[in-house]
Amino acid sequence: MESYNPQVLEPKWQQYWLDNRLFAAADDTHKKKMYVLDMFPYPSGDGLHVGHAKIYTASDIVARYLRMKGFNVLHPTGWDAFGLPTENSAIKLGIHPAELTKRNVARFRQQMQRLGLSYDWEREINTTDPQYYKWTQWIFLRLYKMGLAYEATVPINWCPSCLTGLANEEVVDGKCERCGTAVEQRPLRQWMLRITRYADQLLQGLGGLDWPQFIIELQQNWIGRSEGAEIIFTLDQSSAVNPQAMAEKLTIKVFTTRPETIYGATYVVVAPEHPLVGVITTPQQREAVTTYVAQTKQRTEVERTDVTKEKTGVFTGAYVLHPLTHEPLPVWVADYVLLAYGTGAIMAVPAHDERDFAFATKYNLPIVQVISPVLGKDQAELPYSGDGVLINSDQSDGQEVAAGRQMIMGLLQQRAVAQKAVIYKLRDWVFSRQRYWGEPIPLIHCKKCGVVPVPEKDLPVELPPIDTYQPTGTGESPLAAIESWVQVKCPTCPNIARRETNTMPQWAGSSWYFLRYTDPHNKQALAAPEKMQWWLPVDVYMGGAEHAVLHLLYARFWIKALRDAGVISLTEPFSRLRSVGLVMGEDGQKMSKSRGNVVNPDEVVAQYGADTLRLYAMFMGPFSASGAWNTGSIAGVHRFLKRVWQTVLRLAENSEPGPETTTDLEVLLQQTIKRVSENTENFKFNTAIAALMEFHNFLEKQPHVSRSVLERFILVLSPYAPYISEELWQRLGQKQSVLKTAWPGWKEQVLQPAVIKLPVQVNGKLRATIEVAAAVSEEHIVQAAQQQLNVARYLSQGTVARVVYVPGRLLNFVLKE
RNA sequence: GCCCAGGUGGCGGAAUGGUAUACGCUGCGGCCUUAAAAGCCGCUGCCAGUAAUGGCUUGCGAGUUCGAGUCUCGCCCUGGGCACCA
Repeated sequence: MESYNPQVLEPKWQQYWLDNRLFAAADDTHKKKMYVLDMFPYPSGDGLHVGHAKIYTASDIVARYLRMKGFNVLHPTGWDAFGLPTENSAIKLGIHPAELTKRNVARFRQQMQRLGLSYDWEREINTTDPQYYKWTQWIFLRLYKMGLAYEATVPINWCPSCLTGLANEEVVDGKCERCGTAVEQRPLRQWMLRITRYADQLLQGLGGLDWPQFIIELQQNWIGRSEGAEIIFTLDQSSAVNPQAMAEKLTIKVFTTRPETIYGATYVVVAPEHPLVGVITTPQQREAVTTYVAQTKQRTEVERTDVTKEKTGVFTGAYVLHPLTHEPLPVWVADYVLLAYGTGAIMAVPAHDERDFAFATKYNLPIVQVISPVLGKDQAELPYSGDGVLINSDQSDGQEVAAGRQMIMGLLQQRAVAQKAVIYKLRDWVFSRQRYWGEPIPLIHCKKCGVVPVPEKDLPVELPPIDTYQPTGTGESPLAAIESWVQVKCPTCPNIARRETNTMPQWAGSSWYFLRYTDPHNKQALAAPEKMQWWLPVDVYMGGAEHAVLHLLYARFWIKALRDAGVISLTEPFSRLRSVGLVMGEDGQKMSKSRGNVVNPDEVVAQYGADTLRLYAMFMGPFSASGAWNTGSIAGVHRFLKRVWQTVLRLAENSEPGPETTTDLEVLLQQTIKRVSENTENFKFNTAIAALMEFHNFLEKQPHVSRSVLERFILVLSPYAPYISEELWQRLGQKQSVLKTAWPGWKEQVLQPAVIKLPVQVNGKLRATIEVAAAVSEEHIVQAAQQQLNVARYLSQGTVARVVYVPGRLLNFVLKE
């Protein structure tokens, strides 16, 4: 018999599928639509990774399955090709990034096609294509006109190795997410996106999504909503502050989530960068404060926010008045208060806050307990942050925390010194990069007119094709050096103006690409509204958890902004999200070139074929779990395919077309169809494959079977191992591709076997298994069970107190004590 | 410190509160072969036993239940995330 040879049959079918456009999605309104998407790859110079193979195989299986189930499936891909790695290796190799991108894309596309991924290649997009980034720029201008993009000179995260600014989301443990270099703070003119305006919507929107819980919580934490109050403390007139400041009746506004503890506030702290520091500091303290602030500036972000380090601070010499008791409270400067969060100032309640407690202890500041765990038992170990009743709080004494909060807030609001406030950890998005390989920000700076958007008709603003695109490190993009490109006529006056030379971050192109797939060649709009209306939202989105707060948050933000701009009518882009677990090296470590544990998918395909790689990637374990690559197990799934090949070809010779009969084989087949269907829908690809293996183990023992059994087996195998399935399908005499064939069904009544095996327990321990007709009565079953020798032996040791019978499942005799 | 996920054979893992260890890998024995590879057949959680069978077993300890890997409570460990966020 001809042996299984994937190296011959796989390229043949790959060509067939492409030639016959079997993956192309039609804008067909008769069938129900399904938009199945995976996070498009960054075409790096390393080529496809087995991690790509895992995620793309999974979404491919879902897409193939849904097509056979009769859905109109949109399953596209493309290239997220702007960004630093390409630019860096372009510099190293002396090849232009555009050219390098072209090469990398060609390699990726070839590798992905070889895996049999059923993408609609006619919808392929590339974020670096001017026809694509024209619309990225167009969206930016929309955001700009909505007031969502603004220019600011702010201290930003600067990577001294990548020589560019970074968004907060790109800084991990104070280091550059990409290269691991410690990030510095640098004041730089930046374009910022006002994502904070959508903080609440981004939080609310998470509620209706079918996403992994941990990603939802990651986003919630990142947005970091806190409810509390802003309270105003007025500077004490009697404290010796410079007269000018006194005349203005200065106040310090603090933020707290626990206004009910205000009677326990014994001092106030402001951040070292707080604008009032210079104003309120007394002459006696000026030197100490100046020194402290200078020291703080020199520390890195990591040093400063190290929780384990001892707290430091210095007294300003100034006092504020407690808004209720009117007692003077000293104002300190300390770097444990952050300017960027809340108001940059706090009221310190050392009795009920760990940090304030440590600080107060160190500097001998008073500690006043105002919450008691239980009324009358005032001793609690401080700091105490739990619930209880208020004490030492004047007329609020005895109130529970929640009621006390209301009462005290009422008091403060009466005096107009407090208001409720909600604040977020989320910061605005630093959107400019000082590098070449990104979308130019389509704005023009005119001396006379100020910032002027590039007119829509002049989009795209194309990257100039230049030779020197090395980063400058000066805070200017390399584009700034290209005078011929920078100089441009102002769109609104006759003067010569200058282009914005910063480029967009890599996240720009990926924040809306899923819209473009619905209408990728549209020249008039980013996509036709009716096509977006028909295809969106993305029904199934698969990707890595590393994008939990980057891409997934940015994309949700852009969609909400575009909705407010009237461009789309979508509020959430991704209905259902599934995250893939990492594929580790055989040593259990993350794959990396330096460790030498990288598995190259090309080599696996060359040795075993793409079907084996697909099957193995799915069989490794649960899709969302990370796991180590194991060469021995690949041989196992490859063996399975070889045996399928032989079994089907052997049985094809002596099978005949025949009606379905209700034999054990038919029952098992329908069970298998059911299991594969349900497991595929639930992304449990590993158990779907186990079901296929179990069926095959039974099938291969059969001397002959009906043709229909083989056909249905191949159909349910086909999303997982499309090449071998297509070949065997043809060899069974089929003229039409498996892709065009309907998914087989099952009948519940066939799955009810006539005879069942019933476990019999005595006191919950298995003592026998009996075979009984499914329809037989409980009485008969009990009798049959009692006749089992092993059961009888245990029953004779006591009297039966109770019999538990779960129909079809088990029988349990419970004996009296 | 806080939040999330997880802990099941030698290994990857499977199990709507109902036969724990499916499926695969490894290992052992056998067949085929001059031999090896490949392939095929059988066995393979642990302990005792020739066997029938019995006992034990899902990180640890308790609880609910006729019955718990699964539910509840308390701990331990591993992985991931957040972190002077007031």
